[in-house]
Amino acid sequence: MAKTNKNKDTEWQILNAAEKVFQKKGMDGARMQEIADAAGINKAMLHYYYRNKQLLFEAVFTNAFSLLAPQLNKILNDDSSIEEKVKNFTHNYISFISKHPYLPNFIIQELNRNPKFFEKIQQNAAFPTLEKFKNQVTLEVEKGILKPIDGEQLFVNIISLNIFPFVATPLIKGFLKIDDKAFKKMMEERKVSVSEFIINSIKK
Amino acid sequence: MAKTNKNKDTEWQILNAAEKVFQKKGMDGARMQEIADAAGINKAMLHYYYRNKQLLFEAVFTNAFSLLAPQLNKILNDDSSIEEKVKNFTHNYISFISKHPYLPNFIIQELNRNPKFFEKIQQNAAFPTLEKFKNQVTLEVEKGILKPIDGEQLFVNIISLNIFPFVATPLIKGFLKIDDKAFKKMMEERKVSVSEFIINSIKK
DNA sequence: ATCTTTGTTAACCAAATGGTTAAACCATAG
DNA sequence: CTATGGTTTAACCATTTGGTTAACAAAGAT
Repeated sequence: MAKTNKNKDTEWQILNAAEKVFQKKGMDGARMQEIADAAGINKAMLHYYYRNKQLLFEAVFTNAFSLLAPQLNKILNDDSSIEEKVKNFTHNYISFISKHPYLPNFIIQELNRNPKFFEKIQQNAAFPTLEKFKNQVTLEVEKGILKPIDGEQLFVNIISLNIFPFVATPLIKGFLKIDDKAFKKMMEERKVSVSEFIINSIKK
Repeated sequence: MAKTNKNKDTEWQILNAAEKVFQKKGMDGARMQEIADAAGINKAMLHYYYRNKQLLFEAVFTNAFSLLAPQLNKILNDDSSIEEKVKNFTHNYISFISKHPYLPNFIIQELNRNPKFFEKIQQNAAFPTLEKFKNQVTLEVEKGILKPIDGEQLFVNIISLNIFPFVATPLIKGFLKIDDKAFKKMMEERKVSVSEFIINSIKK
């Protein structure tokens, strides 16, 4: 194996292991030793490649966020109607998160812990902007396609309905007294149910 | 001051300080010394009254949850119509959380960290049950008051719309590019906007 | 072949942290 | 007044944890 491949390989292995551990335990709960074990390498390697815990964490965090951002951009900046956007986003987003269930909670939690992280993210490419979406809502309201509603409020409603169940999974499982299987089934149903719920509310 | 009052007083001071620190930093991020400082007492006192970090944390956690539970019970188990419940709950809940903004995130986060906490909570009094609410939804759908919708899905929608913005405050502030003042204003508007959004969607 | 650079490890270190202890403090019952 | 019991503190301790170091291995470069 070539030199370049070798170090890229361990670097990637570390990032992968760090992702798992950080997303499950958070910055404070994660242990460098545990990450090293998960990566199957010596703890000193973590520092060799990423200097310290903070930098390793930031690498994981920006990486995680850059997975989510494109998903949001889809709803904000393509050319379909609001109705189509809601349908597509709800369906796609729930599918996507079902494959990465720790992602939203990880991001929200660490953003709460240190709101300054947002700045680091904002510079990143593909950072979602709301302008187009808001204009589109205003336009469709004026045209009489939609009932009067504020674009920002609608945006918050959409992401709340889609993201919250994944963030609060244990809470919802508890209240509804359902197991993991039933929860997955429910999320599957929400791909349709949520978009219907939103469309019902806003369409004239 | 009487003997009993004295120790009840420090005990309460500790719990109060612990609440602040735990809710802001979580179990892993919180430091016993920081809690002691916040309470203005010696670190050994924490152990004298609560034995260890875990037990102190649990005291805070169950205490926090028993603040939220009654709020949920209101919507689930009183005798008003679904429409009134949605209106009241949305208004009351957003008002309540605005005064305790760390609460929902704290509960969700720690429940994610250790889902077994749910069992400890369930035994507690006033634990919300969904049965009545689900039956009521079914009934109002049959009567033709509401469009067809599943009670559980509706419940998840209601709590998502109400809780999520408080859990993901930094994320929303970031996307919407608004400061704290504008955020508070937006939450104020949501007291009406969210219940309208829900009612629009479900009422025939 | 050997020299140099890069990658990897075991052993180590200092600081932080949860928890303990023994002595001091203090209200009050007798 | 003082013996007693709960309360409070400063000092201490063992362990964990992020981070370092120095030696070693591997792989090109000369």
